[in-house]
Amino acid sequence: MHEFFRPVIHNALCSAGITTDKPINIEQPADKKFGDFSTNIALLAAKECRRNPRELAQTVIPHLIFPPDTIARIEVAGAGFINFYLAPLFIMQSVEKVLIDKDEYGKGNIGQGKTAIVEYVSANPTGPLTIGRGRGGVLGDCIANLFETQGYEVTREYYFNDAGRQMQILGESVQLRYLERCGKAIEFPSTHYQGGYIGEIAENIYSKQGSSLSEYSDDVQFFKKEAEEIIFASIRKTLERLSIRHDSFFNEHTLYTPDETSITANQRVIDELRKKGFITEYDGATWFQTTMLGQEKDKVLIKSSGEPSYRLPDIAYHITKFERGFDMIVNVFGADHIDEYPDVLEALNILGYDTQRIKVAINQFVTTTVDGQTLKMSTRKGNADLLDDLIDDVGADATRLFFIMRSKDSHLNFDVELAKKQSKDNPVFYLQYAHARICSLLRMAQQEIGFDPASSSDHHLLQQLSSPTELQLGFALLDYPDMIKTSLRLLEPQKMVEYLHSLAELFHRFYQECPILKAEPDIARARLFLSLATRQVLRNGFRILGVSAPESM
RNA sequence: GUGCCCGUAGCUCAAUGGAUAGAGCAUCAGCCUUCUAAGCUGAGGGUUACUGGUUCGAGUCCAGUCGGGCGCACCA
Repeated sequence: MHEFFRPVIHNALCSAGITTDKPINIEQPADKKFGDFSTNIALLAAKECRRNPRELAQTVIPHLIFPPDTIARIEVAGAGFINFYLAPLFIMQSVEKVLIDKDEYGKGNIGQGKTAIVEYVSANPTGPLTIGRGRGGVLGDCIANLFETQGYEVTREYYFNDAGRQMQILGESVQLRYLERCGKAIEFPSTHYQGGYIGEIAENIYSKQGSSLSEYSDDVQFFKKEAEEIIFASIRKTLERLSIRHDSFFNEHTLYTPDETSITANQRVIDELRKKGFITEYDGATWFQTTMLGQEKDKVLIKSSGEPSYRLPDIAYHITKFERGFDMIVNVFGADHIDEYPDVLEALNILGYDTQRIKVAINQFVTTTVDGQTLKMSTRKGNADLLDDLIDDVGADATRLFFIMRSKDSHLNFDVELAKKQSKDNPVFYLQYAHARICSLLRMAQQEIGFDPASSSDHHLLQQLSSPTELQLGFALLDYPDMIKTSLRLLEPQKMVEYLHSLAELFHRFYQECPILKAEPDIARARLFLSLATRQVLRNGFRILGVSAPESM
């Protein structure tokens, strides 16, 4: 709707002889009595025009030329806001658009012909997925969905490393548990992986190999490989349970592999940064001179052991995203990686890449509450924070929705009891119930009055509807495409949850206040169209969030 | 010490720099012989942690203070 208002206001300013470089903001007043939309342009422009904002607004109004039957009323209010009231007819005609566009309703084309890469999860295969990773996974998946609604061709990527030090420790951990299983006395270092799954992997190896590997060896390759396969399979299975998928798995190791000019991607980064004068060597290591950029310390790129630190392949990895030609590059990760990306961005800037294309979505941590008790997350202790356990407990829909129903910048308090509740306290049920209720209503409509709005094209009947409740519901449906755009711009699926919750609420009120099947025939049909349109928007929204839309409950 | 996030109703959380700061839960009071009551309506509940600043206007932006979280490795 912003694009509906903006040109009209722009033209009005011109023809009223008002010149301003202030942006034309279109907002939705919190209180409907201030209109469906409003603009503060008169307030912003008042100073440079040296005129009173209210008087300025009055001057503009006669020049606002809208298409017929779209705007019912325009008025100046408050300090100088111009408030717009949509015509009821226009609102209901917008609802017809939902019925025509169906699954396509709400989609846009700002990403048409463009590509985006969204990277998320990216956990190394050292253990099962934790709840914290789950939040990032769902967030990333929803963000990818949001990009797709705008026409972007999206690649969902998982970046992992099966070659580093952590994987070495994993291999050693499994080997030790295996040796223990073979009856050898071992000492298990506290630096190694404590989780019970290590023992399970060792047991699995023992059942296949017996004691044939019980001679201790420095080479843990076999154990590492076994562990990696089993763990990766389990990670993918967990993600699948949440309908989180990836198109591409990028192995960090390829960045260590020489290309046709027998040089590695990592080495190229060093060479290029050195040309720009940002590489120095001391203490036997190779450093990125971030002190030249105002940071306190330089950052190690190649350790004195000769191995790259994680920063170097990270930079090289991001270069591949540019080289692969993505127009939009989105990284989703947890707050524990907060210090990681500024260095990467600095390096990319120095190397001449357009870092404006990179967007970073950082999600804060998750705590779970059981019986009102907050549990502290710890990877080392027990498995209380395993994502699989949570899904077992509350189901995939609740897991997904709870992860994104708070702003990603907020710490998430996951109330496990609430997520299992089957009442309106539980937002999952509240939303799904609205959908199921509409499905039931439509079934009843077939039976009772023999009318199926989905197979009728008498959409114009909607124009009879004019009660405040009906108009509010209609307005919410009209607002849906803007909601998606806002949600995408902020990389914040939580906005969608809020929107859908208020949509469900408006529908429940409508259902309560307006008799549908018992109304006179044309009104009944109109209300069924409105219900069908609501169901459509709920479905479309659920699809973005990855929540199922039950036909009955 | 330092970088990032947070501090809003008893609790969990909203509020593109806008108008009287909103929902849900909990509390209290109503609504089913009638399309799913897994629902709806209403009431009470606030010095937006604190102090300054920026401006027509600040929960929002800036500075500082106080509290909480996450990082701050030649680990990823």
